[in-house]
Amino acid sequence: MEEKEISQAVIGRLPRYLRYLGELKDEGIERVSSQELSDIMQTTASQIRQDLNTFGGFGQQGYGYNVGYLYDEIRKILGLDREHRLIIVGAGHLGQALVNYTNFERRGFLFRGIFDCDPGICGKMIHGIEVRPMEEMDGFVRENDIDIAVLTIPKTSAVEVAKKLADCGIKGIWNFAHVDLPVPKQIQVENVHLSDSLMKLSYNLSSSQAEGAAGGKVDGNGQNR
Amino acid sequence: MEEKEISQAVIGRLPRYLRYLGELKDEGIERVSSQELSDIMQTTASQIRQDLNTFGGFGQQGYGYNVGYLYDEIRKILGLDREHRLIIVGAGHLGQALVNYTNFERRGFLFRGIFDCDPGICGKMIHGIEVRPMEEMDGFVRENDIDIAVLTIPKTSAVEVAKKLADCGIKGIWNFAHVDLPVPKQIQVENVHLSDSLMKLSYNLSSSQAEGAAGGKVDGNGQNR
DNA sequence: AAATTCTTGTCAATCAATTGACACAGGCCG
DNA sequence: CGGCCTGTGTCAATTGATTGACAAGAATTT
Repeated sequence: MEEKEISQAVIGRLPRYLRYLGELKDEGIERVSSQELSDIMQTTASQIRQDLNTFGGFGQQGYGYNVGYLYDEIRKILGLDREHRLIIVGAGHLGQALVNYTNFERRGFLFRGIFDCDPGICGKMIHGIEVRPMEEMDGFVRENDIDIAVLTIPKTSAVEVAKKLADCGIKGIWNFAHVDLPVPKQIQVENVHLSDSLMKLSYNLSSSQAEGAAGGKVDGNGQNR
Repeated sequence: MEEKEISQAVIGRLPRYLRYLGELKDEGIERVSSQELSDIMQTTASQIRQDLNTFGGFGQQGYGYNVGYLYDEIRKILGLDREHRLIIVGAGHLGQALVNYTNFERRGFLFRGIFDCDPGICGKMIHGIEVRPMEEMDGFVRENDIDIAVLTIPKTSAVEVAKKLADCGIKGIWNFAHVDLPVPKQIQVENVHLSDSLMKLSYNLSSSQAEGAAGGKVDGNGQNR
């Protein structure tokens, strides 16, 4: 019954496939070949076929892939066919911004609670959800069957809160605090280290300028992953 | 004069090294070996030495690395020894959250302007900066020597704005919009696709549960990159 | 219905990243 | 000051990811 450990590199590309398939679907396009898709997405057809085949044969020879079907399959693979219940810990600017961003809800990520240690903000309503004091977090997570905690608190308190969350059986943590969280391995942590991201950009700025000055080549179309 | 193209995998680890070195520095620790650092950071000593040697020999045999010196060198490599001038495009919740996050300033990333297409919000002050109408963006970027534009606008307008930014000579874009930006290659784009990140977490939740049910092994310490 | 074209799934080859091993430089102790 | 020990820098081996090639299945055309 041992699944053969799928690489995070592949997983990381699935949301992007989903996005482009969604766009094709919206345009009313019903079928697409790996070649066409790779042209649009600026990648190789081989990689698309290889990636998809990690999970099963979704295509048909001589035809390609059915856009709607493939879209649904990737949704299922990513676990977007079920609802997730989230809490936000840290009702600062970032926490509030995330609660207010409705696209997450549309994908089945439902914010059920917001917690903050500042009594001044507790009781306030954000996007229809009341901010509660930290002391109530434990009980709330247990009683409301919360899957994911979003950590938008300073690094100083993040480790402590993560431990508390681990104890009350959280399954995943979406971590915006600038620390690595030492939690048991059965808890999944996805880090969003914004300053790391900005530093990478800073490096690439410097290095591209140095290279440009030395006569590096430049072409016409941006790409990313 | 051709530098040998440093991999993004290495670049992506530098901010994390910087973070741990900063902590050591704050604790007053002056020297560290790759072995000690790898123990703390949960990686291999070999990788640390390999990564650092990409940029030069910062250590000394029989001694290790001088924490302060290495910290400064990595700062320089990442381009954090100079100031960057930023604008935010999109004064929504996320844009405001980023402006209010003072740690970026501390690192030399200075927000100089905020732009929004909604006349209702223009003129409002956020963290001491006035929100300006989109029409003024071009001129502002040119006159104030702006390096980086932060895109916190909906995907629908992101491509158009990115093109405009490219035309007025922006060097880098920190893109929070959920699209791939087709800009010339000399412009560096760093994407922060939050929903992609959340989907990855969702996948890992499902897969770890499946694996756990099948008797997967679990150990005691979380890790990430 | 046969021929042709298209396009997948998969295997092999290449390319990139990580880990392991070790010679040797330099610190440290007696 | 000499010998021992530590720990880097680097090269080689391994592991992992991406790309290329092609046989075979299915659609489409004639």
